[in-house]
Amino acid sequence: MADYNYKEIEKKWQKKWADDKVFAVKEDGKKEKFYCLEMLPYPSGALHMGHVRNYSIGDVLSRYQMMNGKNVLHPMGWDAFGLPAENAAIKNKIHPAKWTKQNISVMRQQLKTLGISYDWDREIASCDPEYYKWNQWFFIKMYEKGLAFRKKAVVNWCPVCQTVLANEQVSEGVCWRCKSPTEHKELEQWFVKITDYSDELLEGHKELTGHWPQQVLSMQQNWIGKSYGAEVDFKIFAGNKAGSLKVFTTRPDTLFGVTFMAVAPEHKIVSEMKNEIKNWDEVSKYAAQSAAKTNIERSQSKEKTGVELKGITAENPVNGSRIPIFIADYVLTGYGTGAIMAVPAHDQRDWEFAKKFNIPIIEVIKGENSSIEKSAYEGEGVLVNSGQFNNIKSDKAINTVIDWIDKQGFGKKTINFKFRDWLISRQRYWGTPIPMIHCSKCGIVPVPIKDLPVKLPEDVEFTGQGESPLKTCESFINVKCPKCSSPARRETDTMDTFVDSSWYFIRYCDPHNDKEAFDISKVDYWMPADQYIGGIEHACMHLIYARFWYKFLRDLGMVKSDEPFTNLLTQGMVTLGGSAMSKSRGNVVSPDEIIDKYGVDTVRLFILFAAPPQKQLEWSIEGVEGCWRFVNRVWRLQDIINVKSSVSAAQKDKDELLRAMHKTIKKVGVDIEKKLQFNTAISAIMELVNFLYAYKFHSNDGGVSKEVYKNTVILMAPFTPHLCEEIWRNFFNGKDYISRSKWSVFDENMIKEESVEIPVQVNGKVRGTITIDMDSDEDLVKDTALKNEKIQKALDGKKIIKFIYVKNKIATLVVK
RNA sequence: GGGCGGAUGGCGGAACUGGCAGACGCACAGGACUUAAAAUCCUGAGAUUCGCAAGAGUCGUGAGGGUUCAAUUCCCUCUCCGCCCACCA
Repeated sequence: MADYNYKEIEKKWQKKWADDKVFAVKEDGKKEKFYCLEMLPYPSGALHMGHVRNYSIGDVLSRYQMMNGKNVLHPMGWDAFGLPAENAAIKNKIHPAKWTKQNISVMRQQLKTLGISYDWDREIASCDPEYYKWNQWFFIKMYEKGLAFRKKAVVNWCPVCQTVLANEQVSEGVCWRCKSPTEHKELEQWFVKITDYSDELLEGHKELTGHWPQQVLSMQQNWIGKSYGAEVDFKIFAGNKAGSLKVFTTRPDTLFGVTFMAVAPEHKIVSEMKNEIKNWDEVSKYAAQSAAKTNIERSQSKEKTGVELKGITAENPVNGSRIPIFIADYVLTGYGTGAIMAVPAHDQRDWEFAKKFNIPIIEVIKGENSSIEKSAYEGEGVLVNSGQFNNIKSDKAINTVIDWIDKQGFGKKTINFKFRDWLISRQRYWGTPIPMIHCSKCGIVPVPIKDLPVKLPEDVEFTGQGESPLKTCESFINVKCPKCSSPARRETDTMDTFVDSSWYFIRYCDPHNDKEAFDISKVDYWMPADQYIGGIEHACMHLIYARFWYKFLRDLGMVKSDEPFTNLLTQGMVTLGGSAMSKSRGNVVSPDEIIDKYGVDTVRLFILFAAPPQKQLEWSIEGVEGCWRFVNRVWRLQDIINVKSSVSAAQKDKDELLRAMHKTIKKVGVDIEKKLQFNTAISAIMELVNFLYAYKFHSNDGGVSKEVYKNTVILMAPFTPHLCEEIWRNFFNGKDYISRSKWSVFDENMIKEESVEIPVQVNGKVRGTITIDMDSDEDLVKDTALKNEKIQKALDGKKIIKFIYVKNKIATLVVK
């Protein structure tokens, strides 16, 4: 028989699947639903192996569930807004919309050659006004609920290009285009008050435990960063003027060791105390220098820097001692209060700072063998030099000190989060326009719902110079105030693209609705998504934003569950030579080429077989070759199964083959559904195929081997759908598509073995094996073991101290 | 610096809840088929020692220690690698 002709066969079935809309679905209350969701791609121009992996994994699960009778929703779309389109516009003089649409059509074609079971009728692109209209609608709802608000925030600014830069457009402090040093600039921007949901986002993890990778839950927990501690007020004195400085600390037990304070250069006390600060020139110079640095530069500086605020001092409330105050850029504005109480003996950063500025270091926690000579001691211990708290253990002291602070009235117990509000403003063109209007009389006014969507104007220029193209587009900016009709200006910021990806999976449930974002009853049928699949790099941002958005929709009464994704699978990277495939490394393998050479079934099989989905996958062309051989091995069984044998099969031979088949059916089901471990499912199928090759009675066994082959094809269908469809329809005369046919069932009785071979250990070493009846009792096993010649030899007349038997597994003799 | 993962033959990987480490595949070697090669089919194989062989022994899951009759799996210490976040008080 000729090789599996993938070129013809794969194309043929892809066309039939599309023509017959095999994967189109509708809500059906009589059927159990399964929503399989893969992270939608950014239309960068070409599919890469990471995409192929992501979508192959999803396809296995979707097809498996279809064959198990579920009503499967499996959609695909495009995360179509974003910076690269705008960069392309500047570089190649092509409109972002045109560039994006071209890329989508190329990648859509590539996706179709993968043979994934998508319902293409549900395709969406986030740059379509029909989609982003609802981003605007949700934004207005958030605004009405006080969840969208304006606040000053820092952006990277290139003084030469006169433009705002994204973090990725700044490397080593210079603009990516003109290489001039960038600056920081404060702008009034839009935020979403995601921190209102901090606690709930943490609580929700309880529901996800066991269904999401622990890794992702831990990362989100640390990202949200809830910590318990105390807020403490320090009095400050500057000449006749007095004030106070609030700090947050997780270690109130070290309060007696505070020997100085430090504030972030941006802290408001610096400007408030301007007249009292005696070395103002020096201080303001330092503040300006810090402002010019990026956060990364600030964090990478090896040496701690700072300037003392001369003329003001603080008082340590626990002992009344006067301590100096510094501004220092190792203190962050965003966390806590932007000011710290420094305990050099027990915080390494404070220790380094104190050494440099000759500030006293007072030990207040004494651990076993602890020392503060060479570095800070950050561990636990008992309190010393701490007045009435001496000799209390530090972990206990935290609460004791907080209670005392509270009673004395200079502080209180607090909870602090690392988590920040979501800055959604972007000073860009290619994004969803924020639907707000600035009126000189009425202030900020939302665009009336009936006027949505606020469409992006098409006729703008992309120069890369100056501000966002929207700012210079007169027809866009100039509007009448919806309230008072006087001339007003449109908001020119667009939304972060994470907004688009925060609810697209809900839109898939009702993708063409032009009356509302989605029909609640349809969404109620499909959501939450049963399985979400994507890269680990989205563990924190996207997966937190999407969870937040879902909770917000729930509060609007639009969705009925609390969490959008029941199960999560984070796939590993595809690497070559140990590192991720990337253009800059020049180690990219194009899916198109490989598919052309081996067919898509082979490529899918390799990607699913070479590593478990969660782990890194090393690309190997030899591995692909191996899968190609296996595909053909399965293909050739069509001939082999009909070969006449000279001997006829005994019942024992047939039973043995059938037992192997039932075992395989069971294992493949468990591996796909419960373990999401496709590599072992595939190797089990390989073993069954090897068995069929070793079996000698093919056409002389009353159809048993044919039955086994048929089930093999069914088990393989989720992995290599084209190959299996062809064999199913042609060789087995399947009436319907294989994806609509029934998954194999196994018979537990067929799997049971009557006897089992178990190893016998003597003092931990295997010295022989015995064959016993399944579930034999312990005494019998012991007798059998002791009668064994090899075991007797190993025992060598020694005394048996102990006999341990693990049922049907192993027997151990401990002797002396 | 912090957080989260990981380390098993020449390579990718397997191993239920602590129970025969190395399934399956790749690469390799040998054989069959062939005029020959490719393809295909079959067989072999962790390392090491003894043995002509059948076989027998020892070592072996990053390193070192511990618990256990038994550890890739549990505990402690350390090394290296990857990913994410960057001085989080």
